[in-house]
Amino acid sequence: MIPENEQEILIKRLGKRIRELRHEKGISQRELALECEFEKSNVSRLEAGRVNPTYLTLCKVAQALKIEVVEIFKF
Amino acid sequence: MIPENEQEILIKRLGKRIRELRHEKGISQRELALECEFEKSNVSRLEAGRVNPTYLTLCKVAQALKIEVVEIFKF
DNA sequence: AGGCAATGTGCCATATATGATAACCTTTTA
DNA sequence: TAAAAGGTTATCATATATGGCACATTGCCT
Repeated sequence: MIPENEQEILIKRLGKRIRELRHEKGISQRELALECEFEKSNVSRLEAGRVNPTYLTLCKVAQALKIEVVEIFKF
Repeated sequence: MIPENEQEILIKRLGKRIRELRHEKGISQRELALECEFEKSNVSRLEAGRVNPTYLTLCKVAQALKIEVVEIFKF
């Protein structure tokens, strides 16, 4: 199994990856949130690695960034 | 945004992909569940596409299958 | 038929992701 | 100075994922 502290690291890394991808597209959290149809505060939460997102949330982010979901996992 | 019915399709496809990967490893749902430390019924639920799994759940599955998470998304 | 393993389904309690709002901080722009 | 933009954090209600158990179903084998 994956220990508690490593789980934290995993979602923090995912958050950083999403931020990285967003920066590559040159858009703000607010713009990403608009595309995803959720609030900008929730994008911040996601990028900060303060939540363990579901698959569909990641699909929405990928769609908003106009990339394939698989790209998110290419750390 | 992603319409309701398409979301269903997405998680069903993900479930099928996980089943496919499990078959490649030649293990049963019960064995995968053991590795992941969750109940076998939950693996069934996951593969049937009846849940929208979180990132960490997918990490656990990947670890149990001895693959990288990114592999799961190579449909 | 009977037994066995693998899988599927329903249900429950608990934890937590999501959606939303508001307050706040910092930096940039007017 | 003021306002706007970008980002962070806290908090809340609601939906749902997870973990767990029991039982049903399917298929395979003797």
